[in-house]
Amino acid sequence: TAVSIRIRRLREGPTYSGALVLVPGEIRLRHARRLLRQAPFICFIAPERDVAYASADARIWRAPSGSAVLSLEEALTYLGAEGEWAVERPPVRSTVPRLLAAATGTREPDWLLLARLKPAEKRSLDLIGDWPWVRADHLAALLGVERRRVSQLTASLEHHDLLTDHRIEGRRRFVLSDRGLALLARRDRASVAAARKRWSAEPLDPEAPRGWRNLRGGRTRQLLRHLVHTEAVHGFLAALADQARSNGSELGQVEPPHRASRYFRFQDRLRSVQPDAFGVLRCDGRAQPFFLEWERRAIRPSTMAAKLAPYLRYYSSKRPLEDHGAIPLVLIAFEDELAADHFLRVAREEQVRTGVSLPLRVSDRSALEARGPLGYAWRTISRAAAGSVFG
DNA sequence: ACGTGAACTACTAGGGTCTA
DNA sequence: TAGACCCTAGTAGTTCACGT
Repeated sequence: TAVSIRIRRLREGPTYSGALVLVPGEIRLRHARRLLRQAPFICFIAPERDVAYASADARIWRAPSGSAVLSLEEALTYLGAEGEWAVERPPVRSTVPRLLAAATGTREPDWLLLARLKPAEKRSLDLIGDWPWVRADHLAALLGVERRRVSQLTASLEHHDLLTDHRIEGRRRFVLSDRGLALLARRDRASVAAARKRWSAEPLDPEAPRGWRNLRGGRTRQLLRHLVHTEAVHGFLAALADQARSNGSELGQVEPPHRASRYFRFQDRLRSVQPDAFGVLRCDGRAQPFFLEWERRAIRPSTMAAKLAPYLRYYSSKRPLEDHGAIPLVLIAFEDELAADHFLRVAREEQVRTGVSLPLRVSDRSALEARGPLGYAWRTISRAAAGSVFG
């Protein structure tokens, strides 16, 4: 039927001096020859398959009547030499591809980034996303590389417009740009707008001087405002990573506050612990999780007790073990030794009062700086002399 | 305290060739 | 056909040196 329709169109259409007709298959070939016998023009018919496979001088073209089989050249001489060959329009792309970014000097489109970034760059991007305002030297420790390598990685990320660096209090510090935030948010299938609202490092007023008051992101503002605290937490984790590497263990996982919090039900109310960091230290096949609190504000006994309360609730349940597979330590570091002393006393009282025992380790800045997080820098409520974290 | 070019090492995946 | 071997390209990271 399809052959009939097309041949009818051929007959009823414009006047041809001749035609080459291709038909699929033997049966259609016979059918077409019968239909074209009365055609008002010369034509030759050949099966599609033969046309596709044969060369120009293969004898495959038949007239509708008669048994002669002609080659393409012979058939064309019958079709009439006068007139003009149809000229195909040269193919033109309907849409011309855009110039490559490299050619125009503009930055690459967002969707190329994930393919273009190297694994080491993505790791750096993640770390800077987790710890905004991180110092270059802390970043080096967390990544486990030399300063030259940090410079290479951040230069590349900066080139892609994914992070910005700021010189604050004499040190170079990194934050993600809005483009970097968007990249991570999209990767995590999270809201880009929400990420910007929390973590943007763009100034609210581009004219005004930079500073924590002039930041778009709520969390980045808070972290910059309390830079001493922010830096102390980074410094602790960096020192821990360094020290772990040098003694054969490994800081396997570090989570920033927004992933370190744990929510749980206690006496039918939703409660939570909100540490400054959560991490897992791996040494000789054992994994030791820990929460970190870097404490500056809990100075009075009542604020110290208030600080402790969420942890006492959390550790009164089975949740710490169920959440982590091992009981996480609660590491609490103070700016000065005296506060640590007070805290230990308050902690002892609170544990007796509530009957909950906390795997508490307490230290202070000077002890940590002198001996390091894995050194003899930690005291417990039952041990006045400083021991190691696992002691 | 930091930035960066040059030259280097180490390691890996993938491919090709040869041989028992 | 498996295995030994070699080559290449790419990535990761270091060291040194020379700046600002």
